[in-house]
Amino acid sequence: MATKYQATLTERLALDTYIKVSRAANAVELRINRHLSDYGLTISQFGVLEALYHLGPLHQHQLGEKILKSSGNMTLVIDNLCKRGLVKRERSESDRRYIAIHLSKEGSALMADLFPKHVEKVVVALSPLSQTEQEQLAMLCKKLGVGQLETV
Amino acid sequence: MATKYQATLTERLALDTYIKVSRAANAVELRINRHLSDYGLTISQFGVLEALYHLGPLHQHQLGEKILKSSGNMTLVIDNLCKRGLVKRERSESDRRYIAIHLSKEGSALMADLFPKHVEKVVVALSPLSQTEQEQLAMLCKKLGVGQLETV
DNA sequence: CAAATATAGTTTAATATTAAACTATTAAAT
DNA sequence: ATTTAATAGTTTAATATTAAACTATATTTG
Repeated sequence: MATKYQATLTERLALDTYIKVSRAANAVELRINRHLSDYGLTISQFGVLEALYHLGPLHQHQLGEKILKSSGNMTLVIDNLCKRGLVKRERSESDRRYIAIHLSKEGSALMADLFPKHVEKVVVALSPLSQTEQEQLAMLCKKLGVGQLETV
Repeated sequence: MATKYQATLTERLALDTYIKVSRAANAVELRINRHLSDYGLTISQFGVLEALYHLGPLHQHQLGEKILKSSGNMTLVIDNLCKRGLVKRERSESDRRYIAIHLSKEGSALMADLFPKHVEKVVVALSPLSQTEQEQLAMLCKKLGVGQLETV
């Protein structure tokens, strides 16, 4: 018989909400990103390409901040994208600490083909919710996400 | 200049919602689980211990389903927990395909100490939202999560 | 001007994670 | 009773991920 924690109502609600948010985010992300393997891409590789596709060249630190990964991980993910010929590294001449990451021609072509399909997957994955519900969910998640910086 | 995808309103809303859900879930999870390193645990290790703490012994396949990880990953995560002496494997005598995973005494003691702290972190992380907002978020995420099984 | 500090990116070690192929065992079909 | 199919768990290869320590470069401080 497992020892069970006796949670208060506030605690039970917070735990329940947290679990449901985590599971929904996980299920949606796996669903949307399942087709990336058709392009031989992982989720993080796609995240890098997507950021460069929308924002233009970024240096590695900025990319890490955008897709919420450590600098060590960014090195490996970008290494692998370079090997694929999808991105290029270019060290800044004015400040040699910085390396700008550019989409290559192949990378741009791949994203031009892939991104509309990604959008389609996102629309289908979110379709269990009405437009109003999606707006509500976005608002609540924004509030929750922003709140992680303030409540110390 | 990056090539930009011209999204419709429906597409923009879905993308926006998806990004906010992912980021909020990620931020909350990192925030809540930051203290696990004090116990020398990773997020998946904690997930296994938590499932066993609440539900009693489970076999590996069930654990994988509970915390949404592949069977190959479960083998490694459980291997590492066994090394720590926190769980034990026990092969079923009636069906030798099955291996039940049990919390050890050390595992139970650790969870008895850790879980209340985890709950505290969850309550704080969710506190930017009112009780009504948490209920709303839970409802929307349940609908969204369940919907990933139906919309093929 | 030199020393101290800060920042960008890399490397290392450890763990996580997947898909696919595999072994072992049990159940179902013939 | 034998063959086929299904299930549990392991192994392999590849990639992801982190924290911490490191190198290289630039900025700030005294």
